[in-house]
Amino acid sequence: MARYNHRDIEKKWQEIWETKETFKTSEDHSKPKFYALVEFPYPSGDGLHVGHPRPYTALDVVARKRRMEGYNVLFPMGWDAFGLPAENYAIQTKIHPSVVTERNVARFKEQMQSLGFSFDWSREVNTTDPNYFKWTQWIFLKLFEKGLAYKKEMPINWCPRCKIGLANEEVVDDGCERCGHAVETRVKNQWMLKITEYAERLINDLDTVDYIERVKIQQRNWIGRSEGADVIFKIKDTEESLTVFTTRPDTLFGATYMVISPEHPVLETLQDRIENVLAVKAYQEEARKKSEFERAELNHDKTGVKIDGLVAINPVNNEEITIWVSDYVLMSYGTGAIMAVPGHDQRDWEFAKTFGLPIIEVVSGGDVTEAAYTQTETGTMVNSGFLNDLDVDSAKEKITTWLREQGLGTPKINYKLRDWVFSRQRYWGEPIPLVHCETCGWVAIPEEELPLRLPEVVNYEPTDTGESPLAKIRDWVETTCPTCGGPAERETDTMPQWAGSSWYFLRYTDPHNDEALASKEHLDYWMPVDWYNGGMEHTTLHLLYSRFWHKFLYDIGVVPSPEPYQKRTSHGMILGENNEKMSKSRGNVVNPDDVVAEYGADTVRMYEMFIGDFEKSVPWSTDGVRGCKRFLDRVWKLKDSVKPGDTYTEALEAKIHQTIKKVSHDYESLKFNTAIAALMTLLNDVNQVGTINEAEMKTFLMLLNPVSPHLTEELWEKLGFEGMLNEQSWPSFDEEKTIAQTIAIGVQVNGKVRGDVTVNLDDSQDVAREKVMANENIQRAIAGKTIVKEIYVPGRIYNIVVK
RNA sequence: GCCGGGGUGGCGGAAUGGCAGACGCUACGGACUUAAAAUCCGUUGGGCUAAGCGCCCGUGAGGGUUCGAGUCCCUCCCCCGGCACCA
Repeated sequence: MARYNHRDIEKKWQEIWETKETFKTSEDHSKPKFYALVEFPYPSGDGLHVGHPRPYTALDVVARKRRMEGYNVLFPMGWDAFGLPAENYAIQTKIHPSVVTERNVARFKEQMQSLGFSFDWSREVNTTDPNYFKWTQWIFLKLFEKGLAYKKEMPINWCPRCKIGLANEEVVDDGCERCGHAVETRVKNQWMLKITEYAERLINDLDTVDYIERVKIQQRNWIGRSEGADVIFKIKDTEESLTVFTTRPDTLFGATYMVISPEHPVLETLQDRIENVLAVKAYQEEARKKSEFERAELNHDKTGVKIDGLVAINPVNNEEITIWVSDYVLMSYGTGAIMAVPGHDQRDWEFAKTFGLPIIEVVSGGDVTEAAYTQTETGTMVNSGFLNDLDVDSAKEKITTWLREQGLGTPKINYKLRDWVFSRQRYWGEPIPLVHCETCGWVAIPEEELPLRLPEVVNYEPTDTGESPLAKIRDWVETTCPTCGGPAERETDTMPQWAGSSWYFLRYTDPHNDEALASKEHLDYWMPVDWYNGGMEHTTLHLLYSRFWHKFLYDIGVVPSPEPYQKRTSHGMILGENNEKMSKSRGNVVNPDDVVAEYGADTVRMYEMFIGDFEKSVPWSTDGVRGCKRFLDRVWKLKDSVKPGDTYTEALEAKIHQTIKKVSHDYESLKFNTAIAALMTLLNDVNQVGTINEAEMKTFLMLLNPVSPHLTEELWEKLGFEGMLNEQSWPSFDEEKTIAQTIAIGVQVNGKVRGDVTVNLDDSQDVAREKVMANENIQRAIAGKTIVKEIYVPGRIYNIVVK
């Protein structure tokens, strides 16, 4: 028989699938649905590397299995095509980003198709397509309408040499990614989205979804919910007060001074009373000049200035305490002011030591003259007036009640999560569909005018002022106000790349709809996504942003579920053969095209799944690829030894049932490597037996099909089996038949293995003992000793304890 | 510093508290061949060994629980990822 020719076979089946629309998603909404989603890529100029197919293959395996299980499967692919590389390329070459994008998309698509993924290509979406971003803009307008979009002064990263605003990921070691010049901070008025309004729901609803635990934990940490109280400290001889947020109101008696952030407004409002205004202003100026990088540096030596003329009153004991200004207090969290409890807070303790401020112990257990005592989850209150001798929990309860009664404080929850900076000073993004009118302020453009397209430009260079390149296109910028008809100017900032990816999974359900982002009928049927796999690098931002948009769309009645993704899993990275991250500069990039050409798509797919633990990073190995090719060669040869037979033979029956069970389970639980190992083991067993019959071969091909679909289809056809393999029903197993009736078990003496015996599963302990005692090695091991105890676990172990 | 995840052969990695190292790779030996590649067969954690069986050691380190621990508990070390003055 002819040898395994992967080129011809793969070409043949890819054409058949395309012609027959084999993987086209059905519009039959009476069938149970399964929506499998993988993150759509940014189509870069470099094409795919072998890391890309890992998640695609994984969910392709699941999607193919689901189809065989009778589901209507939606498994789509698209392009997250706005973004910086195409724009930077345009600046250099003057080629329009859309031209480059189109070229890159074509290449990506060809590469993906050569791997035989069962995507429904008729549902392809592209975030840069006006018919797509029309709805991105529409969602933004809804957010604006509901007051969830607002403008605010926010710092951007600015490279003075390139005269360009940089995204955080373009800042490398505090310098510009392109020229290396030090990055400065510039303040710009930017569009913000109020994701913080959804913080509580974004945390709570994690309990309703099936995400791998590390993803949930990262999301919770990112949102950073903390419970505590706002407490009011009066400022002596004024009507003003300072409100602080604290998670430990029980330590109020230990608050010996206060600290406010350099940006705190009270420095303005009470300026007249401050005796050392110059020193304070100088400190504010110093803090302002520090870059984000400097403030985030590990060097946290405490600096600060005491504010002369302002004195606060500790509400629990009416003691007068000093007020300081220091940059270790952030204006962006809580109230921008803190009560300092140096006895039990590391930062406050360092500050108190630096400036010689009093330190009081209020939770017993440590020595606060030596270090802050922070093991204060439990403990007993001391030096705390009416809280003395209470444990921490009761003290918290008592003080909270007391504060409320006195009108000095209220329970409060704070989040680390900040609102989403939604503006980019860039060309290649969705235009923000708003105009600014002198009389009416910011006004939405009418929905009928969507999509608001990007103007054609010749120069993509940003302006000297940090405005988007769009600002220079005056005939685009200048427009009329939709409300009053007067002169108005368009917003020239564009949306971040996160925008288009925050809802793309909705568009797949109904990608050609002109009336809505997707019809209610399609959304009702397909949402939520049943299984979404993506990289850990998208765990915080993309996942959170898209959950936020989805909840908003749910609130305004557009989508049927409060959460977009029912299940989320994550894959590990594929490294170069040298164990380093794959990159052009390291010269270790493996191009899937080369591997497909030499070994075939089925081999590449199999190796991608066999390479190791799906959730971990792993180096690529060309030798490993060869091993998978050898396996498929052996599978190919199997066709020559297939004998007739429509039931499993006794020799293989148990093994087949075991393999169906293991493979079915492992494909569902990200253990593709062990599923393939089980198939390899089965093949080794078949080769031991010497023959395989038709029933066994069919099952084997069905189990292998999701991983290596071309070869298995070809063999199915060659062997004259009925229909197409992808139309078969997933094989089932009989639990009872997975259990072999005779089994070799280990025999231990005092926990050490001294031999093994073959027993029947239903042997009583007496029968088993007889076999054990007949074993020479065991006899030798227990000779002259007294048997104290015998443990028999059927099918597992026989352990004899001797003295 | 805090929060996760890990540490098992030469390598990638397997192991519901029950024979550690499945499966694959590499390496070595053999068959086939004029020869090589490919393929097939065998060996492949370390050590001891009378070469027969067998014995000892071994899952980052040290303790513990258990008839039995890679797996559970305690202490510690190291690596990877995320966050980082968040009150």
